[in-house]
Amino acid sequence: MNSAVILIIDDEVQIRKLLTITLTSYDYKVLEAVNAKEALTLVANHPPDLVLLDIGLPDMSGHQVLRHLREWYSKPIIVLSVQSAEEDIVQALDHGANDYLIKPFRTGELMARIRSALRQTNAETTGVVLDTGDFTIDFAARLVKKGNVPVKLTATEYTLLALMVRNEGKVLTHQYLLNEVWGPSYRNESQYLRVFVAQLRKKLESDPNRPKHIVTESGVGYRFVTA
Amino acid sequence: MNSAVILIIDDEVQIRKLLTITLTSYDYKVLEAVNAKEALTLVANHPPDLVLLDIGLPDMSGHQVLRHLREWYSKPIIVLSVQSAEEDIVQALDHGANDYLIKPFRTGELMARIRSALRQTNAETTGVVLDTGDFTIDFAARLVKKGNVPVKLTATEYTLLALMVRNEGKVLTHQYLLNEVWGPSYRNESQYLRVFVAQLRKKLESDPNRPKHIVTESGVGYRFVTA
DNA sequence: CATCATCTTGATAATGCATTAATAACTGCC
DNA sequence: GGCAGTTATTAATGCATTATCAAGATGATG
Repeated sequence: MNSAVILIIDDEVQIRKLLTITLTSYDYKVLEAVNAKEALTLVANHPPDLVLLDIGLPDMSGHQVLRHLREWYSKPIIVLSVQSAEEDIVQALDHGANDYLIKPFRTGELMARIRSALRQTNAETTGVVLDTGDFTIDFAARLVKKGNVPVKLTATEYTLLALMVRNEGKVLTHQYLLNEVWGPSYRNESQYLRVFVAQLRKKLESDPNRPKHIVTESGVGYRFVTA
Repeated sequence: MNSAVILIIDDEVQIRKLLTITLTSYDYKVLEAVNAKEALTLVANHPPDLVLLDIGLPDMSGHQVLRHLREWYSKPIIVLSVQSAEEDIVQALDHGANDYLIKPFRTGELMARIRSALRQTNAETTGVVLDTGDFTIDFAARLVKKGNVPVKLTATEYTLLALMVRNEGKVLTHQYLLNEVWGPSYRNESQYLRVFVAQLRKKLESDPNRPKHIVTESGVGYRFVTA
């Protein structure tokens, strides 16, 4: 039961094959890209939960890909490279990579580093049960309850809710929410937000017409407030 | 300008010294612990922003320290170790370490990995709160409070207020304010300013007729003063 | 390949906000 | 005090943003 989606960006077919087999056996879903161009469009349309990036690509330097990705992609990026020079490592990390592994790498270690990186994405709220007064969210169990009754949320609804709850009190702009939940190519689809916010309110708020927790900040975005 | 606090847990004095000097030169504040017991009490009493943990301690295995820490400490932990065996690395990462570096390490790389680890947690917690005496502004949350009561501001009102507060003490001309908030084609619409300044005063000043914070500079513009 | 839940899309209603105008209250100057 | 220029206040209007609803499209699953 993993279902995290991992994108492999590498031009060598053997490495892609090896990684795909390994990752699949660990129950990850795998996307593949053979060059920078393909990678960037793929990330835009199907944002993965983590990116494995080979720094030596044919059409564009991996560092450039990294910078492009980091303009809007906020999930973990692990760089794989034959370069073991310190300056390469430092440069990659400072451009936003979460980790850097030198090829050839040990698959067990890579898997552990992937687990570690994925863990951090939800680090702030794992194991915590949050009580808003009207409903509770158990992040570990990925479960939302209203009183004692479990509330059925779709994957998208939960992602959106969790994102807002993790940033409780802060205004999150439309662009930011759309980027994080749907990906960068949806940044203008504010309508999506309205629909899903309405669904969450209907399922969670005690009076959906007068929402106390998911608050509209007109012209800016939405804000989640606990009390 | 760093001021992040980093705890070094290592029993070898040379390594502590080397790390302390390096970290200090990068403007980090450094805490030191020579064994597990000392480390655990130190973390409890002065929680650092990041932990550098040597896995080979005299009194307790580093893995145990890791598990103890991770029961409640959620900030980054980077493990340093002479052990290069895959199983050691995997174990440490799966027990909650964010990164694992094999000794001897390159200091430049370690610094980059520290920056990378700190980036992930610090990105969201930069909440600057300004207190004017009568009300507070939390820029990260985009939230203004009068006492403990949130004040509802529209997008334009907030933009105008934030601009004035960021230039606290300075006189901002009508032209400048109009240009920044509404855009260059509105430079003559001083009436806009009057309307919105009045609204801000009504919402924020304790006596809107005798404004203490949003002060009129007749013929010139407006000035924001804190106390 | 049929079914189901979920996502996407468009149309329409409701709401909130910026803009505008009209009027009142200042301010400095003679 | 009276005048001219500037600033303040208030509320109505229309526009832009947001909410709601439901039908059609998509995609996962057995």
